[in-house]
Amino acid sequence: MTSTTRKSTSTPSSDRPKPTRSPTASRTNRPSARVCWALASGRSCRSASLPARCASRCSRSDASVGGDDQGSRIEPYSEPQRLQKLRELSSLGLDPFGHRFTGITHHAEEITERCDALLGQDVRIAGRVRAVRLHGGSAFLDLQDESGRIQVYVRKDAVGEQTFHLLDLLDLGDFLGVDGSVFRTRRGEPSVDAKELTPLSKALRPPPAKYHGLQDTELRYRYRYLDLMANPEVRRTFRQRSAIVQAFRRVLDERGFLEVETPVLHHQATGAAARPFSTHHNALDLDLNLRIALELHLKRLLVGGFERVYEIGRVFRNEGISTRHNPEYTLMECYQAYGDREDMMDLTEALVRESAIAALGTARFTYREEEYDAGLPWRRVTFAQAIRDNGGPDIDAFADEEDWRRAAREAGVDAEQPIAKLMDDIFERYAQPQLRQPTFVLDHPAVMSPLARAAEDPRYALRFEAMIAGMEIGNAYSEQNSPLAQREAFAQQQSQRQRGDAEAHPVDEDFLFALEHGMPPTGGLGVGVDRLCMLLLDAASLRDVILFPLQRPRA
RNA sequence: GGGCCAUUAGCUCAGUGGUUAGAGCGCCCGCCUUUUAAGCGGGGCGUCGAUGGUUCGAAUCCAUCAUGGCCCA
Repeated sequence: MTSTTRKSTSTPSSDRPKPTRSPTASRTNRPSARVCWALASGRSCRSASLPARCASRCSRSDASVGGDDQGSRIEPYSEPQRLQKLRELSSLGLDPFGHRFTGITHHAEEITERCDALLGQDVRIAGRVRAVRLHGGSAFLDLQDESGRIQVYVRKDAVGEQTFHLLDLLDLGDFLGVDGSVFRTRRGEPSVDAKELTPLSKALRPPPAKYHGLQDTELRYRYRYLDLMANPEVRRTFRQRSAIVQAFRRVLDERGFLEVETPVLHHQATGAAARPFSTHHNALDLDLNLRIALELHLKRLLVGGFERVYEIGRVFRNEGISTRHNPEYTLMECYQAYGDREDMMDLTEALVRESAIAALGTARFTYREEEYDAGLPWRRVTFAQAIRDNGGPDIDAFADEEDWRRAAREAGVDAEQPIAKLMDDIFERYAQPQLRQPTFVLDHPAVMSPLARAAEDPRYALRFEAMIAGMEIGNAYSEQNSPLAQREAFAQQQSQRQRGDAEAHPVDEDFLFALEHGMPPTGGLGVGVDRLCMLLLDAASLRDVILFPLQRPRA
């Protein structure tokens, strides 16, 4: 079976359009041992949560040593002055880590957008100090909150000597509350004329440079909070991702699907073709696997009598990492009793259309400079036709496995590998990269699809994959609900497994036991949420839509 | 797993065998009451990713390793 099985995205398509490098992503810069402004040197992120402990063992003299010896040492704060300022705040009776700050009236964006309407009005705002421009007896601060940036003007005359002195104790990165009134500067910039400043939290490390932002991709992924701090478009991306997931829930809820949660720890990781992560339960002394799919538990719920269920959950696949693969990713799977793949095509169109509208305001989107329209009905083509149309062999004419292997040799594809993977490779070689506009690829070979019903021609399955931009984003079946046929399909997989296909689906007796109690005819769908986000948000890499993509530990 | 590329100051980057490794920004000190990559004056900042080698001499050449990125499996 393919690595792509079930309701998931997976197999790398062999030739994607070359991602045009994003300005930030293209800069590969040192993952140097010494990390950055924020973490005087590598892997000391842990120390961020242990300021007191770190502080106590950091001394200025350590700072000059600077070496990187296998991560045993946590570097001191790059600026001991910040600690000094912290102490001074305390001595003034101010808590350097603040307290509840109630009655915030506006976000930065509102003041910027409605400045003229708000002129002269008193406001209370709070945020992180991103810039300070001192002018002797006055100062301009840039305050950043979740919505964006707003300028604050502080005059010694207006706030008094004592409050003005707080600026001496302020560093970039600190959180500050400001009471003041809205005005425009001579240059017209919407600003808040401060009447009072409330230090809310001290930052012991500086924020990323505001001009260059944070460009090093490793640091962006590893310390995503700094990326979020520095790069507004990253905050936007993850808000949009949230909107996409929300749209999924809305579409499914509106159609009467029940959201459920099924176990992550499985005795046997089934429902897809992939190698699992293994783990262990100590009290039961039991080896367990992390799930690779949601499928078989959700189907059990249909056996139980729920008619429409879905889950949006994390699955884990023990495979390589690439711009289109992350070892853990978010999968939406849903099952509709008394339906079939036709219903799932309808649902797929709705999910993609509605999530595009939710994230972008329109069903049209651009991915890697190519235009797509999720508002139109999707094209439909069979697996065999798609290969044939793109210069590949006529697989309908194939009589046996040997025909496939011969075709693989002609295609320059590994002809010795397990048959399901070989079929997938042939599809990827000829058809997949050509499937740009939203397309349903129908009727995959049955041996690639052990959990689907057979088509009229029993060589094929009642399945489809949803493809956009040459990338698989969804997978659906008219579900196999005959326990007899399912047992047979598992047996066939078992023989593939014995012939060396490590990804062939194992026999799942527990699931067969469930099926034997009767499952209604059912349509089921899986959508790779991260991949869809990548498409809709025009991300070059899956990691750009995952908050904390897996990285090797530092040092 | 394979190929290519990158790794130099806190950040962004120059520096392709020859003094003591540079710039801008940041940071520190001083001045400055409408600036906005504020400005002006002054100052410190580096195990040139690691290790080993070649050489009179290595950031620079070679090898290995590490981390990351991109492409391919």
